[in-house]
Amino acid sequence: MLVLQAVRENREDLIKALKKRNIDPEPLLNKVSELDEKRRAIQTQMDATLAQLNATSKEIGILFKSGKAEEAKELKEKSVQFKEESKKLGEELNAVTSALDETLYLIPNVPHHLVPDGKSTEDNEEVMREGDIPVLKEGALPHWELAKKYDIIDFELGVKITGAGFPVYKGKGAKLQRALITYFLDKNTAAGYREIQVPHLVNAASGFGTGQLPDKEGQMYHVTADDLYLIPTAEVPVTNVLRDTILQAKDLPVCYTGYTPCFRREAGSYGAHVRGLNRLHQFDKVEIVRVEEPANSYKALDAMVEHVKGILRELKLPFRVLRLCGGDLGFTSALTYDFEVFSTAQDKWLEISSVSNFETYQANRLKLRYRDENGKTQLAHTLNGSSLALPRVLAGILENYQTEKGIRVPEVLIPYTGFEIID
RNA sequence: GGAGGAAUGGCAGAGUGGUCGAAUGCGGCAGUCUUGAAAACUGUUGAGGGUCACACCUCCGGGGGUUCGAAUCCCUCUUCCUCCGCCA
Repeated sequence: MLVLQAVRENREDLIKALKKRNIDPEPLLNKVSELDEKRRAIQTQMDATLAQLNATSKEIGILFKSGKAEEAKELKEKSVQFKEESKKLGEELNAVTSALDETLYLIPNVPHHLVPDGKSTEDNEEVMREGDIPVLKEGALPHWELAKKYDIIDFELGVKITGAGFPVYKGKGAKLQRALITYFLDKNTAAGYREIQVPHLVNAASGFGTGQLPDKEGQMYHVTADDLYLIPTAEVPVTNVLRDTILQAKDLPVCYTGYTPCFRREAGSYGAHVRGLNRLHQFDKVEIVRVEEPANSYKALDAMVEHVKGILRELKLPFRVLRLCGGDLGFTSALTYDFEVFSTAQDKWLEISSVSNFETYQANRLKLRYRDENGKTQLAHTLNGSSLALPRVLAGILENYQTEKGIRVPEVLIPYTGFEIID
């Protein structure tokens, strides 16, 4: 959620930046300004009325104590009027405040100046590309065929148990997956991220804090009996650890890493591009989350990008990094880098990580603040990134590491899997 | 799931209708003293709105109510503790 003060003070800059998202922000911002002014006017009026009410009540108290009941009676009548008036104003204030909030929820985060113009994924800016794309021999298979051939991932079995998009990992497939999770967590921990295990269901307040609610309710599985949501990413519970918190400057940065399964409804898309591991309703992901002082947050974003690069280099997977354009940028993000690995057999890039700086957009909703050197409370910046999402990494490994004898295990993972080849 | 008790500032803990945003202690910060530190002493120390700055307003788990006036009374929800039941 945008900070109101920014709307008041930097209107023109906001409009210019928001236009990168190919939206016309002016009507919404106008509405915000209008409601904001209205709110303040009502508040001022109400405060004045309450002040009178308070003063009158105090007087009544004093009069009663000194036995002047008659005079008190007169004042009582007066205070009833103040009360009615303040009640009326209070209702108006509530109405205007919720209208203001609802309008603010409709405005996405302000893109950073590095965000390129553009409408769709086509316009994302490739900032680097690394690693050799292996030349596969005749008869090389896409990962879903490999999964079947070596009996390591069973998509049909998942359909039986649950439904499409809930695969079952078996044998060395399961072990490889577990190896990846541990490897990622170890890498993140070594880089200074504290490992944390969080609930996989969250309440509405948490969903709201990170921006999944109220807008994207349909993307999450909702457990209606208890009004809880299955997490679409560890970002939600991990970032909400610090909801409603005031940190000390010396506590920053806060760096967390957590492994969780992720659940996404992603209704309505079927076909070749969701085949195999490309898109699932349940998948595993290791996430990194940081809370930073505003002055450091972009340095932190770069550090996170470098960190993810390091992992992909060790895995020896060909990858590229994209800076998302205005049209593809997530609602709550100010700047996002996507990582994609090359799926050789499918001959396409698969997104395996998304690293974003949300600046104060989430923090404002979360009431996540810190006390600066002057003792003033300020909104912190929140960032997160995948390091990494499992299924597509697995797909990349299966396809890029396939040989006639079987699928080789990337060298860094052998200590974790305990085997060198899937055959 | 059943019965009882509780929820107050960073923490501990008073306050049961009137000048209480809240005693006191600990902690934090600043100062005095000291070569320095500790101890001692003095002051200061919640969040949000509002204002150029004051004033002023809101917040004592959440929501609603009674009253001229609520941390204090009533209703309701949530959470925690104790006991019983069930259970990985």
